[in-house]
Amino acid sequence: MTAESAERAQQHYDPRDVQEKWQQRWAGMDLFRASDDPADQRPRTYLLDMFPYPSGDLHMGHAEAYAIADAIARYYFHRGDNVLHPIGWDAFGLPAENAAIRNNTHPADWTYANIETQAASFRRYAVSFDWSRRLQTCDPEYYRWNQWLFLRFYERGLAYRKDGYVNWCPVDQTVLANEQVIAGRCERCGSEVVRRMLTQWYFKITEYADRLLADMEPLADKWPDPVLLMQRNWIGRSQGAEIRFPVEGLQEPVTVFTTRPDTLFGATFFVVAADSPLAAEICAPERQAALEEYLTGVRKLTDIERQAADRPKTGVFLGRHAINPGTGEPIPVWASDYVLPDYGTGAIMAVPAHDQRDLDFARAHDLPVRVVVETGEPDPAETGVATPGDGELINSGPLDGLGKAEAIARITGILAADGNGRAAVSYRLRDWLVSRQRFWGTPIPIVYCDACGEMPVPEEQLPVVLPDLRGQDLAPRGVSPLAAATDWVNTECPKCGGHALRDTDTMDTFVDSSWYFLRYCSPHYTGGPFDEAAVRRWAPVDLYVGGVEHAILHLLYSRFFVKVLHDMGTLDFTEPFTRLLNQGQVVNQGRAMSKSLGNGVDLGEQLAVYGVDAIRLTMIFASPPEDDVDWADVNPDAQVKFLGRVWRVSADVGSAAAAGAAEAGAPDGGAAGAGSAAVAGGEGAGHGDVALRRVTHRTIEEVTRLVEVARLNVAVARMMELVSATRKAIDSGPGPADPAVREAAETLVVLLSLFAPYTAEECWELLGHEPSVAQAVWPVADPELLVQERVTCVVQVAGKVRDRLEVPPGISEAELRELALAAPGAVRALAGREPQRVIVRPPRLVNIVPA
RNA sequence: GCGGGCGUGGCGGAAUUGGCAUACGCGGCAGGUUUAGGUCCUGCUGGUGGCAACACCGUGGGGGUUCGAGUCCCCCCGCCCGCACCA
Repeated sequence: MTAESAERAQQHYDPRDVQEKWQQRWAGMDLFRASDDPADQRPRTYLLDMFPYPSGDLHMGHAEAYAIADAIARYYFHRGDNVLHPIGWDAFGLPAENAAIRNNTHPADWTYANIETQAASFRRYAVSFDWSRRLQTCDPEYYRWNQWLFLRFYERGLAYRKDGYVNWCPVDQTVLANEQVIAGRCERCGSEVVRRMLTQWYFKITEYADRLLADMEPLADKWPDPVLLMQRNWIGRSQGAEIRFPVEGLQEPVTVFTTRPDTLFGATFFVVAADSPLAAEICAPERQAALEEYLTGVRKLTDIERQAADRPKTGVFLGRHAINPGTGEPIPVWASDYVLPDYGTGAIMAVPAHDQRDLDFARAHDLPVRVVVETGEPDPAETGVATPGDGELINSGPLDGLGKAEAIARITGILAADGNGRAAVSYRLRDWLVSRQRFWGTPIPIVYCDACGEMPVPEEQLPVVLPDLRGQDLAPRGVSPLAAATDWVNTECPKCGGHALRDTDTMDTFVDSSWYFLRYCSPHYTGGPFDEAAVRRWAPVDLYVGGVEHAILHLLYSRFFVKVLHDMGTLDFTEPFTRLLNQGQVVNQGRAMSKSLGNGVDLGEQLAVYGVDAIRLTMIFASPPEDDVDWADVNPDAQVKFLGRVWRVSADVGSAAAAGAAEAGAPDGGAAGAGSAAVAGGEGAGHGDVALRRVTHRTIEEVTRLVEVARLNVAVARMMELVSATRKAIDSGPGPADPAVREAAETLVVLLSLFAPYTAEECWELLGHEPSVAQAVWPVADPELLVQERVTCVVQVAGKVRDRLEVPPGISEAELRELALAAPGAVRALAGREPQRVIVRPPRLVNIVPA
């Protein structure tokens, strides 16, 4: 250790000390602005973090997500790409409204105040955003395009209104989309959802079900498997058949959907959804009272009760029979709540022998069970266990003797020929209910004219701006607060000029987030939601980073929007996000942080204690990006220490250069002043200690690879190894003035700048460079330095390591075999036995199998 | 119930995708520097036996494929996630 570094070792580097200085210096530098210049030939990269909801200040979860995305964004900046890395706020939503009621203010007050807080925190957190593209979805300049898009959907028949049972949250006093009901509870407040009949707006996402499914194919390696699987399951494509059953008293047959048309001959009764119009229609007059009574009981149930797994199957006989088109037999028609009104056709053929639900119902109501597939399992009528498996068809007329697949094909053909049915596909996916009875959202741009009826608001009248409501005006009362704003609600019909009323609902906020990534391409564009040329330039998003909680909702809706916009001819691609990265959560003691558990960790406090760089590094180093980070298991002090080691290396190299310059009266060769200095490599001889150079260049190679595949925790580990090697070279090797040591330090600092921008910038300056290190060129590994001189070859005997050899990497098989057989450890382990077989895998391994 | 994922030291995690298990870090133990503590620098640190060289065991458990398995296949156990009467 030199005297100087011994002295420096006494200094303790505190990463917090340099934050203020660099934050100010960077403020004037505009380092991360994306260029829209068409002449700009750099490769373009669009990197996006899921935009935050402004619920308060940034929290630990944001700190992890943005540390990950920022590291990757900074990497592309260093590579010389024209990078689009924007930020905005998902600013509409219920919490703002609740805060406004509580504080007797306008939701905008709370929203914009929180946005400013978060914006300041993002700057302190040193995220490489292009701030010129900032957007907020609650700005009229933004939400007018929600309305514009709604009208385009409307024109195309993709936005429509219908009556239906909807999920109603009694606490938030609003309708919820299917996707927002989690296990029968409101996604937001957790209260039990009830069913309610309302007239609401829907987006016809089901029309895109097949494409949403098919277009996942090319995403296979680019999106996490669980997300693709969840989407696939959510869409829930089922292949089967529609079969028409004539029903007593009805002119038209009633169609059912089934995935098992082969079991038609076993259909011994028929069930319709009790709360569908069909039930009332079929019901015989003398049974109407019974049906009413049953329905009253059913409607009292919450979804939680309805979905209880082991709930007995209830129902009511409707006094009518249907004709099984297979057997020609009359079968009784029942109504039950186990048949869903909004899946398939709301009616089923019940095959109790081969469907557990139908069997449960049959046993509860004493209905016949007829086995039509011989599966080899015991009789369902006796065991109470249905046999859904494959087998030989029996009791099935023309299907007898066939297997399941053949029987399905045969019966589908017969039904089609007779006009009694056809092959069909059904989806679990329902249309997207977009109406919300809340204030802080985008008004639906529809008016209802006394004379003309439902009328879209003309484009030139957009945006339909929210009225100025605040405080108690916003209190939930079962209808939208907008209904109380009479001046706003009463309007003119755009067609006849007569009296009309505005739609008083607002749009689901997921509409806002379904296209914001397109808006970033031209955030100030006034001719439409986005400038098509700008979108062609940037979109689709190359890498999208966000939590897995959006695996279905947001991502499915965005995919849908992009397909619709594609069909409208405004986009030339059909998928919004080329690659998706789901980062894990930050938890504490194994559990999600929450107020009720009292295990919350405050990001601001963590930053105050350890500084931005150490927290960012802690997030990155703790685990792979997609895994959770348990804050109870990490120690940011370790990262403070690591940052100090990098700083001391940089300081040692920097002051050695200064001393050398003073002595020689000339600047040190490596200390190029420009911010864009090329770091590694260079020409000619005399680059210093080769061993260290090998470490440096191997580190460049590995870190580059690791960042590209987002294995950021390992990338940091490799950098730590380079620090140790450089430290050793300074203390007990060629010393701080060696060019290889400078090369190592400069490399290290550029790599580090992805994760710890403040410390990296400070070190860059210590090394004699102008800011900003963010503009330094990413180092390139010299292939010659990646080739090792000697590699360790493992010599195994019977699969166990018995010796090691240092060999040249190009060693021949024969030569290595010879060396291995002579290796002392191998000779000892063989103990005189003859090798029966020798597996040689040069240059890494030899396995000797003794006789 | 259906679908999927994951189990590696005291802890977080690594392992070029079938080839040295435990990189890197935390924690622990020791040494150096220091008036001392902290800082800083260095070394050791899976288990058992042994003074040691070394041997045996070892990636949730059991079996299999292979010259060779943390990695592939089958069964079981445990934890986590998604869906949940979708016909």
